[in-house]
Amino acid sequence: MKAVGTGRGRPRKSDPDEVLDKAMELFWERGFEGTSMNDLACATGMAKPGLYATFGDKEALYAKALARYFEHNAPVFNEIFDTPGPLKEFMRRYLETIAASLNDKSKPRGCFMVNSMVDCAHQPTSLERISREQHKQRQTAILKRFRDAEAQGELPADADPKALADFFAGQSLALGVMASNGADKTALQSFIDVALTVLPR
Amino acid sequence: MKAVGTGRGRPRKSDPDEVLDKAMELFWERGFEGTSMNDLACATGMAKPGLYATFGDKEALYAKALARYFEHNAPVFNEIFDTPGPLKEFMRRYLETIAASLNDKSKPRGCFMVNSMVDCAHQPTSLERISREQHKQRQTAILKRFRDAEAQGELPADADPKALADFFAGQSLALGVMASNGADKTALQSFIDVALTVLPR
DNA sequence: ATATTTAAATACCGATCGGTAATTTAATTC
DNA sequence: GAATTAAATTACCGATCGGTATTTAAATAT
Repeated sequence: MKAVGTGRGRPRKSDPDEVLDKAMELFWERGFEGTSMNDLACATGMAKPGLYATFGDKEALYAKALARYFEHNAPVFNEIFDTPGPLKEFMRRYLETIAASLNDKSKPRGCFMVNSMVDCAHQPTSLERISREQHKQRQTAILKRFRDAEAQGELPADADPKALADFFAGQSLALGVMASNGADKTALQSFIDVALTVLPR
Repeated sequence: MKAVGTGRGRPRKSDPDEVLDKAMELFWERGFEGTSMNDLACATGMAKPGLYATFGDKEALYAKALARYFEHNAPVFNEIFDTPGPLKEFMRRYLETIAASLNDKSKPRGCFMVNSMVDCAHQPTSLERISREQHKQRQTAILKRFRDAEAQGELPADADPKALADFFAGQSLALGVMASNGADKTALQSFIDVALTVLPR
């Protein structure tokens, strides 16, 4: 077991994790085409050759920044899914947690995943795949929760778990766009309150 | 009254309206930063000096392309609002018309307004204002329809017209992002069916 | 101390960016 | 048939783009 940070050559000036976090914020704020490698070098403190050596080209850096975004969000999502309770309370926590994250003034506006869905839809590369699959994962995770609720008799007999799950996954997309456009806390909360009325009780 | 097309100098090679339509599609598909003036000149058939002389700089051209998008959509929206009928049927027509437009394979994916909201949110210019105000107008138009319905006793006493109107305006944002990500016809329809369950009947 | 390894720093590459000056072509007016 | 007007065309501008070769600095290993 060696001590960390004791390499053979010149020590790193910047922590790659911190650099990636800053790159994430910049891509999140300005999009793929709107962010230049010079911008990234300036904002992260790591010069361009360092960025290329550490993360690869611009596309690879964007992909890693997006993955980092999902990593940051994963724990809070996991906690929501692990918390027992009625289906409607679960769905409320799910959407309100997203809204709270969207209202965080210390982060760029909107949702990086939603931005990426729109931003990378035209990209010749496969960057669009990343956010698309993340959204599908969320749909699937919500669906599982709805199937459980159905098995517990929490849903009416005529309810369609798949349709409901996709509907609520879609609500998070709307929240992201609304937040990008400066919607305030109360607007998002009111939106969530209405969306939840599709569920009984 | 003079005949159109008889100017004093060399006649135009391209119809500015057609050029603007093509520019609209390109911006819609690739976003503001993702579309270069060279791309536009190539796609529209009007060379760069012609574009600048006719429409102004890139921002002005984008603004006019976005305005053109709204002009194209205005008639169908007006028809929906002018058609009498129950509130729920109105709302269904509203969302299904948007979905039909999003499923039009002859046009770029997604909704130009939604794309613009996300794409221009970081722009130093005021381009974001345009789509933001368009969305507000839609919210207001829907709200008016809901207030009418409330006056007609179509809504429960505890219903909140403003919240409901904003909710349904928000559904169109979700539809736009979903369509950008390749959601098919049935997915959008299923989404709409669930959304409409927030209304009675 | 010297060699070696690793990363930072600087400078630079061809291509493309938004935008424009200068020139040529095609119509009308006199 | 000039003179005039307006648009197309070509070429070009400095700046910035994504990406890299080269040099310099800072650590370890012998």
